[in-house]
Amino acid sequence: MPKIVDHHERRTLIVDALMRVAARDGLEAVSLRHVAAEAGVTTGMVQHYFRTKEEMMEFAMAVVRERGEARITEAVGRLGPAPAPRELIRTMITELLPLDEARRADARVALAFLAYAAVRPVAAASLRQETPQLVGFVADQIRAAQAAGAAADVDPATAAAGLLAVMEGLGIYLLTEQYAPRTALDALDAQLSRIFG
Amino acid sequence: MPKIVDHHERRTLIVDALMRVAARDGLEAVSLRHVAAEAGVTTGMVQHYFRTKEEMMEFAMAVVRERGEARITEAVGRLGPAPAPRELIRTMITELLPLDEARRADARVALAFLAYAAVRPVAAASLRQETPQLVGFVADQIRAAQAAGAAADVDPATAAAGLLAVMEGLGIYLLTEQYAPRTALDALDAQLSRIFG
DNA sequence: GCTTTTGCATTACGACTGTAATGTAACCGA
DNA sequence: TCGGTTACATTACAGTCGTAATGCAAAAGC
Repeated sequence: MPKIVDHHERRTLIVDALMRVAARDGLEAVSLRHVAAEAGVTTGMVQHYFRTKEEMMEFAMAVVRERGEARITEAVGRLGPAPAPRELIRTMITELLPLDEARRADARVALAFLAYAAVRPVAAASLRQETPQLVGFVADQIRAAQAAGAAADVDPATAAAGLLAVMEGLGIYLLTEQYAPRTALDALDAQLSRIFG
Repeated sequence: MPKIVDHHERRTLIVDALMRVAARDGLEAVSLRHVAAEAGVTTGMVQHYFRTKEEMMEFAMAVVRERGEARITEAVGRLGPAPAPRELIRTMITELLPLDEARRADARVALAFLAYAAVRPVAAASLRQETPQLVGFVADQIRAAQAAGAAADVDPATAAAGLLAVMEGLGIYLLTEQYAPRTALDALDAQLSRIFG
């Protein structure tokens, strides 16, 4: 094999450019030429690493998902061992909310993909896999807090579903600047207080 | 003036077709030709009633907003005079959630416009005007319930913000089929129970 | 009846799109 | 050293896009 090139690295380089374009101009501005120009490469190179545009989009969605997960595990790791459920969940959620410009950009991309997947069944399947396990995880934390006497007597599954819905909704309202960060955080903390003590 | 034609009627006819296309194939499939074909008219006619595509999109967004408001006032009207705050709000919210195919189509369009507006400041301004007054209305209802001794001692503004965030999040999860209708309604009722008695 | 305006159809244009084809240079294995 | 494969770059192509231009029929006002 000639020319040792890290395929995955090249693909993420391209997809990083894709996400910058999507965050700035929207997903409909994502064309092979725009992405290539943003990445500083030729369209031929983009074509070399992604045979079709759809393949590039799918890879981009996977990267977005992976980065979200990485962001969570990294933030949770910073909490140290055996954190309190409420702090754990609060950290998780605030980490995912678009509270600064970097995460706002990510959220714009995620929103664009959400709308993209809403009319593409195959792409939607890629999104669906993450949430159920997140709901399960949050429900488990609520259960643990309840067992320790540190949470209200609510149905864990329902409370978890509601809490993630709050997160998603706050994300939307933050992104569209309908809520100020303070408003969103107050609403989140109120929600957490209603579930935990 | 020759040929008496109701401009507004023609424009809504075209925009109805636009929304069908957007709900079925996404907003990036909305082109003058596709919309014209869906409406059964020529592109020339579309151009006659909308000088640019952006003008058509703005009108479509206004129609979506107006229909949402009309849907609310109509559902609230069905409740009769002086409804209980909790029932009033529950009716409002369930009316806006994508719980059947018709509202799912509307929600897909709304989601597409949300992503569209996220990268277009002028379009975003059009979206921003509705939510604050909705938050204010919900907060007033919570205050009224509190005065009547029928609600928990929560901050009305924060509770209202949280409740609308739940609505938005449930809408997203319902639309992407990550939550079943039952799950969403349970989460909504749990949220209402936490605010009201 | 004649003019003028409106309502709409048709066509053309330049820009952009995704994709395919082709070329070329670099490098690895033999 | 010599194929052969990989890594790109360039160009071409057919299709779609928004928009502008043009044309024409119908109807209202004079």
